[in-house]
Amino acid sequence: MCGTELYNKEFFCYALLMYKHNFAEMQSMPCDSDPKSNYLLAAMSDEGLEHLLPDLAAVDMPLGKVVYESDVIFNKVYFPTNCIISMVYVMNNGASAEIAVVGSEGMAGIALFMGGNTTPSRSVVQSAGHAFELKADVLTREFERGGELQHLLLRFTQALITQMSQTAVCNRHHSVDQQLCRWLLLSIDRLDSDNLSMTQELIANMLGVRREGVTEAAGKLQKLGLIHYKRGRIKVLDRPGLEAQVCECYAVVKAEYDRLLKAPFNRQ
Amino acid sequence: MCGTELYNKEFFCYALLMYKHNFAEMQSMPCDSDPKSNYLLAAMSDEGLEHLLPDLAAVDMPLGKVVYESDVIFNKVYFPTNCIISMVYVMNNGASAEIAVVGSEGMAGIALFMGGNTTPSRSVVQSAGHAFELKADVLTREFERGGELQHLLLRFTQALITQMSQTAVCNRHHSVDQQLCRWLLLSIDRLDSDNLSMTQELIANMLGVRREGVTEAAGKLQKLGLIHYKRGRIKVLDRPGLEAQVCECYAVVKAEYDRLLKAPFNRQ
DNA sequence: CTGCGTCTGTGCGCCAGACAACACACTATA
DNA sequence: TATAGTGTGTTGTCTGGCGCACAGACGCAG
Repeated sequence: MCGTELYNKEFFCYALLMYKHNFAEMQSMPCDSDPKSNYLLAAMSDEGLEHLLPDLAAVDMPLGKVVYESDVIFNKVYFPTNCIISMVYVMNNGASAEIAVVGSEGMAGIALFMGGNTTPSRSVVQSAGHAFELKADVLTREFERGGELQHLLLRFTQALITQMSQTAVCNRHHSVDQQLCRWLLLSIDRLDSDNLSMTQELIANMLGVRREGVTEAAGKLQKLGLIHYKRGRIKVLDRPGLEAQVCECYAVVKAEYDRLLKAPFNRQ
Repeated sequence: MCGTELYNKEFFCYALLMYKHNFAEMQSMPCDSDPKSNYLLAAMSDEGLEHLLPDLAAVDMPLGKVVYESDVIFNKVYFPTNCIISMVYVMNNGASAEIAVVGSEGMAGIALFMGGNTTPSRSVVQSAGHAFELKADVLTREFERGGELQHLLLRFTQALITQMSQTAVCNRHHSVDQQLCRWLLLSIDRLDSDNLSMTQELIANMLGVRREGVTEAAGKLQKLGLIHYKRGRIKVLDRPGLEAQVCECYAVVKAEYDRLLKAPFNRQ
């Protein structure tokens, strides 16, 4: 009915293609090895952070890496510094839809401290970079102590819930054009740059729409001079212009992140 | 672009209409005054529940009651026993979309212990009944003690997250027909009966689709003999039949609720 | 610099669902 | 029993997005 086995095939090629894609990025991306580059880690007191430091390991997050497979128990959590992790649900027929994205403002693996240990959705690296990896049992231990880390993580989780909710609303009511704007803005908020490495095909998979739909929407934005597009490289030229195009969903999510996490994104 | 001021007007009439509607229900619905009728309260140890009991108050939840207004700080949480509370986002233009529903398996007001205190969405009573009301500070106090209540609430929150995620996916990929099936099943799972009191108009508001769309979809289901409805009364006649029609989203959500909350819904 | 694989642009037919307008049916109340 | 209010069924038009097919454009590997 919706989606075809085409999606399936593509999704299997996914990781492979993206890895390949990624090698080009590698050398240009310095390893970000300061835990303070992640908002959650930065927001902790020195004392609190000390409990975690011995177990934090800086790791590469190559494009396409499947961080968590759906319904599979995991034993690591990730605090991105300059990568983006995307939570995606993949349907039986292979069609997919992004549920939320996490960048340097948050953490991947909330199901751990929420008590479920798994989720029906898959998490993949949408934009290559680095993250701090932490063993699950260490995080659980610190979470159970209550206090600042617990509060931070729960507030972040609520922000994430808002993002998911708004995704649902946006999927219901807004056009592909508007959703692309929202997606672009959410993405560049979570990166240090205005450049994204994403083919239209992959964006389409994230948004759960046709590739041609993305081509068309991106074409419009390019004509308006808001972005520049070239074979898997997107550069945002006019951020305020994008914000003028986007639906209210973006602003709602942004405001909640700012409110709950005290403005982790300081760029305009 | 999407929605019209019509929606707005309707939404303002909402509470009023629903209250009126509700008076007819009242006498036929016995006050459910056993805290054990709520899964979360029932799952607690006697000892744990004792901390809450003095502050739990059974309250009426009339159809259409706005439990939480968006972005407004609240000081009560609700444990439904036989009502359904719907979390709805209302857009600037008045169009709306349901994000998740909560019934006797859960609690309304999770933003409290998550640390945000408010959400951008509104919570409305979608099906009249009763709930146990608890003062916010009592819940916060008990939550902060850690232990079983905290774990229960967090697991429930994760189940709710799954519901929201799947709503997003369903909104993206599935037809109105399928979504109506999902909505009906989620609703009757949370009630003791196969009867719902909802006009097609209101269902349309929840799903964020046109009333005519619901008319059409409901007509199909009726022709198939799966439901019977008549001016605001819907009776599910063939539950397995509905389950055969519904998209995978329902099963995913159901499975997660069963897994995380140990099968709070024991009906078939 | 040539060729091939990948990415992007475009055109077409199709359909679900939005929008609009209205007829009819049920129910409560006077 | 008449009437108004509310809920439901129907019809026709229009548009956004899907599926499909293919042409062109880019860029890397040989």
